[in-house]
Amino acid sequence: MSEPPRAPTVADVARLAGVSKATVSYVLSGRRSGSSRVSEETRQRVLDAVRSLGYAPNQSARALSRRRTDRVCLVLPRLGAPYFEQLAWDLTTAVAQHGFTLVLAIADEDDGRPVIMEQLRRRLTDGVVVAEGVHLAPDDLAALVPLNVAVVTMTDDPVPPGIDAVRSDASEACRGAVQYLAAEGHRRIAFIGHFLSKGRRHRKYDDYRAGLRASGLPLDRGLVVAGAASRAEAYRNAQKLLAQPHRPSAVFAASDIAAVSTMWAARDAGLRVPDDLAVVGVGDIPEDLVMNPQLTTVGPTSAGAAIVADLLISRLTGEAPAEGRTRLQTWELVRRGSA
Amino acid sequence: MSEPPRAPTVADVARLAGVSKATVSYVLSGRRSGSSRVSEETRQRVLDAVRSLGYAPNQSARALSRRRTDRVCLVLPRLGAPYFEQLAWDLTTAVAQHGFTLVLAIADEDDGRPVIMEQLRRRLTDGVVVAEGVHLAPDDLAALVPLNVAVVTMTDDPVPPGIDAVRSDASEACRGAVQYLAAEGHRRIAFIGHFLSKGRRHRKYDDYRAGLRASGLPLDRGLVVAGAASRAEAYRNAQKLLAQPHRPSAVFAASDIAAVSTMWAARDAGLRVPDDLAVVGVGDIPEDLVMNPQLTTVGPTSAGAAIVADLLISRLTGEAPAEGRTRLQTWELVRRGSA
DNA sequence: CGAGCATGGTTAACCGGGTAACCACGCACG
DNA sequence: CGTGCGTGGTTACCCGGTTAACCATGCTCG
Repeated sequence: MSEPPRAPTVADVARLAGVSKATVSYVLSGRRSGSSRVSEETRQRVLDAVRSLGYAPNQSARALSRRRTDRVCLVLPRLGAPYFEQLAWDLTTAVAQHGFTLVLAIADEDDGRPVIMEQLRRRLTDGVVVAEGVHLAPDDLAALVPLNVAVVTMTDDPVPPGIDAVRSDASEACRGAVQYLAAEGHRRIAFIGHFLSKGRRHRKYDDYRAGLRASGLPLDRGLVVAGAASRAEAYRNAQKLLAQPHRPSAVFAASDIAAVSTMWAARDAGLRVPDDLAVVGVGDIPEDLVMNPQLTTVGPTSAGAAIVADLLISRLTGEAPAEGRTRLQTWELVRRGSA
Repeated sequence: MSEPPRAPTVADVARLAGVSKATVSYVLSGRRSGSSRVSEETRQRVLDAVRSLGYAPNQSARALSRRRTDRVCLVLPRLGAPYFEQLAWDLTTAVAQHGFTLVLAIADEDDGRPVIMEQLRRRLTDGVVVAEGVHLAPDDLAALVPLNVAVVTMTDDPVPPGIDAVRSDASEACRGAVQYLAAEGHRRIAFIGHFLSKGRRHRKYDDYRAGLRASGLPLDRGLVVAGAASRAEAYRNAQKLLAQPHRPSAVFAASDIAAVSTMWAARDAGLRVPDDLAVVGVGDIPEDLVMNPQLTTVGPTSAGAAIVADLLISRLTGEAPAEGRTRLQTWELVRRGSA
């Protein structure tokens, strides 16, 4: 007897209000505002019916006929990084103002293609934001263009025309951090980081050298330590670095993990931070905050999300140029206590 | 001339393969396996057509006609807590094995109703998992039952029949942690935490007292410190605690923030952890890992996600009883270095 | 030889909403 | 007095899949 209770549909609303389905749809979508409108009286009848039935439009049906899902996807390489969380949150609120919902997808770090294609080809979302850290072959991006969907990348990979990109000026900020240390009077500034041997740039190391050069300081190989993949490794290497006879007075660490480990090594060696050793990190993980003193670090400003949202929305609403655009997400040195 | 390139549909596939839409659908869904199947030859023709067109079914259309979205939603009070991240990740993989996708929704901490209703009434998802920390009035939960959707709560609120619940035994684990300290020989075990005056239980404090009682230790008001809302406050209060003439030899901290702050206070007071002061926290934030020594803490086991997924899936596939079920998510003491 | 039944495939009616095109009515105007 | 037009609303088809019901063949067997 008792059917599985079906959710009310436009038809139900229409019946109750004594109008046609079309009228209900017009009332709810608020379209047709120019000519031949719906009379105020009918409008109210429809709205009353909607309320009394507790009607809410079925999103799948709407998406099917309107050919848009009102959803966008943020493709991340992983969860757990505070920067991504912040980005996710900022984007969520930014796109929400235009009626879009953000969904998250985690891509295989080495190849983001499957996840992204899945999202777009099955029309799960109207567009994607590809976060930094998701590796994508140039061809894969190019393959997205004909799907005519909105794509904004935050990676450093080159993008084909038709896709917007947001690039970070992390390099400049890192170089600036080294210059800052030099300006503070440090002559012996060490580098501790993670060298990717497989062709991919040792970006941070390049930045470090550029910073030294800009400050007129020589590069001292004895102050460069490679290997900070794990906390333990970073700690060991920092220990070695600090045990040198003529030790550095400052350290530029290529990651916050490395920086924090360096702080512990310093502390355990009886050195005070920042008096005996200044430490600057990169990445802005929240662990920074738990250290004592708190870590001075180079991190992305939160303005990035707004820029991404802006590009994405303008493409979704069709007011975007055919060629891709590139904008900048700024990073900056956040001075806390460690340098 | 050049139309906006439409994605291929079943009709396109059918035309190319020289069969009807229905056949394509049957091939792709793998249904109709019992009697009157599709011949192997036609099957191949269809699959070839699918491949050569790069066809992928439109999810909205599929959801509309099948009346299920194959999506489930995890409703969280906020992002940024590692426990939630882990839960999200575990659930994602768990439901994926049954063909479901997990989407995240952030609910207003005080009232999860709007978000959840939105999800379910608009049929954005087939079911929801309500995480701990999302407050929901009992009536709201009851209102979900007639929508006949899958709902699993992880909150401590009472649930109406028809909804499954997963409860945590955090209290037992906390009590156990105190007993553990006592068993290690500590006689003066302090409590530092956050008292919620507004009626909501001082759960952790109760657990602490229960632990003392079970260990035959007296409650010493001088060892109880309320106020650990911020790091700074926790640090100050820990300082006071440790400056006492007859200071504690162990601390049970009601949160990891409080525990970490206590560790810093100890360190700055010249006390070694765990030799001079043992510290146990609750919550399992990743900051635990950055401390030196690492923090011993009470946290939820990752088995929780499996339990939730199990309940959810069985409800989604309709093999669930009408009354709700309750299962337990276990918490346990993770011994690291601080106690 | 006709009933009975696998086998392999098709037709057509949904699912719930969006929207172009059309219609009916009343009123003003040349 | 037709024609034209603005207003308020309806009809009917489309979006892209799913699926129950039906149909055409060929074969077996009483």
